[in-house]
Amino acid sequence: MFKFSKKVEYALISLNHINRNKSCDPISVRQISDAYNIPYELLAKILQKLSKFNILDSIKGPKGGYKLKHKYNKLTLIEFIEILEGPFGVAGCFVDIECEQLSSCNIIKPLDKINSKIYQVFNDIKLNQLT
Amino acid sequence: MFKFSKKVEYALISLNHINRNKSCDPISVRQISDAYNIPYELLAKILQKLSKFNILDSIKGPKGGYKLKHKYNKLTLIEFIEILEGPFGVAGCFVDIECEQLSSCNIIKPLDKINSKIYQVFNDIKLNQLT
DNA sequence: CATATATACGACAAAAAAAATCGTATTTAA
DNA sequence: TTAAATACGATTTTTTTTGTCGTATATATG
Repeated sequence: MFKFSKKVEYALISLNHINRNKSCDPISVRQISDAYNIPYELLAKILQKLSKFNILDSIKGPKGGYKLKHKYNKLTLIEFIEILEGPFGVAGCFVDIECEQLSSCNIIKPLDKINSKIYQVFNDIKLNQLT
Repeated sequence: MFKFSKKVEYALISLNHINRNKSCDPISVRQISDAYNIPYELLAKILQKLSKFNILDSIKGPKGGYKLKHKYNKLTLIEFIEILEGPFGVAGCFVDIECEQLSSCNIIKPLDKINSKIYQVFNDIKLNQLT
C-alpha cells in the first residue's frame, strides 16, 4: 500500500542515469539493465513507453539507445506517474467509479482531501529535481 | 499504486460509523457489514485488530459489539495505517532493506524526501478529523 | 442451563495486481 | 549481410490483496 511500483522506480533510475551521462551517445536498455540489475525485457517496455510520450528520444540500430527530450525538464512527478500507471487516485472511486459502498460511503469527503494533498505533493515535484 | 487498501478503507468507514452513533449500545460487525456491504469475516478481523490495539473496546455476547476507546481521539492517520498495514514506506528499501539495485541505486535520496513528505501528510491528520 | 448471538483467531483459498518473460518484427551501423 | 538495437503484443509467473472457512470462547436472555 502506498508504494511506488517497480515500473516507476525503474523509470526514475533510468532517466536519472541518462540525465547524468555527459557524452552525446545514446544509452541502451542493456546498459541500464546491467548497471542496475533490472530485468531487460521489462525495462525495455518501460523506456518504450517513455519514448512514446516524448520524454525520451529513441535511436534504433547498433550504437542506438535513448536520449532525453526537452519535455523531461518540464515534467512533474504526477504527470510522469500517470503516464506509467494511469490516472492517480488514493481510492478506486476517484478513478473508476465502481464501489461496493456507493451512496452509503461515509469517508469519501475526507479521502478526497487526502487525495488532493498527495496529488499536490507530486505536482510540486519536477522530475529533474529528483537527482 | 498509491491506493489505500480495503482494510484501511473498511476500518475508516467503521470507526466513522461507530463515532457517529449516539446511543450507548455497541455496534456489531454485522451492522456495519450490512450497512456498507462489506464482507463480514474480513471486517470482523479488522475490528478485532483495532480492538487489540486499544482503538476499540469489544463487548462479547448478544447485544455485543464495539465501542470507541479514548485512544481513537489521539490517533494520527499514520499510526492507524501502520497498525493495519505495518511500517510505512513509499519504497521497499525504507522498510525491508532487500533491494536488487543495492549500492548502485541512484534515486534513494529523492525518494527518501518524498517518503518524508507523504509521511508528514499522514502524520498531520488526526483520525477523528476524517468525518 | 440451553441457546442464540456475539467476538477471537488461525489457516486457507480465490482474485487481482504487479512483475517478468517470450516471440516476432523492424531499423540501422558497420 | 549481420549483429545490435528498439517496438510491441501476448503470455506466464509471482506477489499482494481480498475474501472464506472452521473452531473456540464469552455472555445475555428466556
